[in-house]
Amino acid sequence: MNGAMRRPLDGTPLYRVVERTLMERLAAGEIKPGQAIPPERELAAAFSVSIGTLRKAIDELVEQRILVRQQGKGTFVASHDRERLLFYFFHVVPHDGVKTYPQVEYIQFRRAVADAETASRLHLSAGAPVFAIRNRLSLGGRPVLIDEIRIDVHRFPGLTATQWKSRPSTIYNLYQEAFGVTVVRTEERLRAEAATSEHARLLGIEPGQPVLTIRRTAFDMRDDPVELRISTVDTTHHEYFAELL
Amino acid sequence: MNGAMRRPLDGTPLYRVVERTLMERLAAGEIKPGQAIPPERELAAAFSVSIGTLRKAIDELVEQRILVRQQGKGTFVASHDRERLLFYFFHVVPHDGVKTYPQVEYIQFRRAVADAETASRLHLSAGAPVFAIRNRLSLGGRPVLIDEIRIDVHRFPGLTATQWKSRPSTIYNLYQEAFGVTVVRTEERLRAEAATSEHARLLGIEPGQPVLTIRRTAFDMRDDPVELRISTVDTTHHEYFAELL
DNA sequence: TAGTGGTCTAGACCACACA
DNA sequence: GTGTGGTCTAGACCACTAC
Repeated sequence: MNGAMRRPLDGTPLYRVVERTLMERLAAGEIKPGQAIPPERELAAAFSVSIGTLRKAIDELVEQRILVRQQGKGTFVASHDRERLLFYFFHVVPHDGVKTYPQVEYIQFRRAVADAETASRLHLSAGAPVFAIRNRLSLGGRPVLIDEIRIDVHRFPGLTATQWKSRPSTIYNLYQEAFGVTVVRTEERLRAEAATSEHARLLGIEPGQPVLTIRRTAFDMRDDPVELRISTVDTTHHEYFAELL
Repeated sequence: MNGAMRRPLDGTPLYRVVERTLMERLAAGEIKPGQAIPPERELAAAFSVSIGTLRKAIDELVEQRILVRQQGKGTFVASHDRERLLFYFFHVVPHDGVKTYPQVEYIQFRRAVADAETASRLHLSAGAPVFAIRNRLSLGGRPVLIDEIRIDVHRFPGLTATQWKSRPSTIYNLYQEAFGVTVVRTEERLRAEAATSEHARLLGIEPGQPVLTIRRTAFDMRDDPVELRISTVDTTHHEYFAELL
């Protein structure tokens, strides 16, 4: 990794230029998730900046959870493992608040066309081809939520049901390992709705019972939307938890 | 200048010591919300640390939204104005996503005893005296949510219904200005439930209709819980929005 | 012992606000 | 112009990891 940077003539701070340059290289897949970036002293020399400036740039990427520092070992490109899923992206917990890993059950994988909501959220034209996947998640042996996932076919070329079902880790890990798509940020919109008969059947509840719906849009490093996921949650024994600063 | 002399033996970084010291002074009300703290160079000299270390301490407090920097003017203790309410603490928006200020309507103010949930969340003993307040919030002229607020009587001594109703700004601003209680962080737990007949009446909907409930616990600078608020939301035209990193 | 990130210094200079 | 926060330097030394 050398220090070729485009230094804008406007007042952009040097550390931001370094940050953007590093980020673009990571987004381009120059260093894979789990691998270490070059040491700080080396990067500082390559970019011809002081160690303080270089560290400030890396601070920003650590803040965005794109990089992870480990003292004495190095700085690594963040990887989507089970730990990260539970900690940052899965917000459904039992009423007593103890987080546990969900068991995921595959229900359906098909090609479809984007409806209005999907097209709007994923910045596609209406009727664009998408993959439509349905999963059921259980916590403590009890079915708790149904996921309806929509992703752009062109962003995940050649994805198959087999590949989906046989993924070794989390869904976001599959996106990252197989397609170089790293989810770094999500937006979630929640409503209370009456359960449809189909969702009621899958969740083992009565049709019309109140359920929580979570509409999540997931964004990659370049802040492009990559996934729309509508989760329908039975909140009889579980709830959605958010900590807000 | 030997900074190591001021350093605790347990290896706590100097900037954390400075941060905690500053924070305690702010929590004690030494500088009021809206007022400026001393300039960085002055603070650095007072603490006998370099400007870089002092800035790192302030960075942390800015991150926690306890301080706000304004280039060329100074660094100020954060104040709970309408802007801050809308931006950080009010997460109910129309389906189209455009944020607007809620109109607040007073319904009830009374003394009560803490139920099990309130006592648990506010770290009180069951049956401890609390103020119980009910408000109705409207957006665009339409009633959207009912707030049930519980606060410890001992934390807000002498609070009256008149004072509550005649507050000039937001509720959190009242806590801050009149009682020195600054809310810096909240935890929210969401469920879908069926509207009670009373909530249905207040929201102008049918009893049993699905509504979103938000159980919010608010924490002060010392991370003590100061308020439990249960909001019951009609999500027919509005939704809860959260952005998660 | 060598190599990594983490802390800290003691400045210089820039950008912005205000009188 | 004066005073504020914002950026940047060129190091030194500490803490942790792995061999």
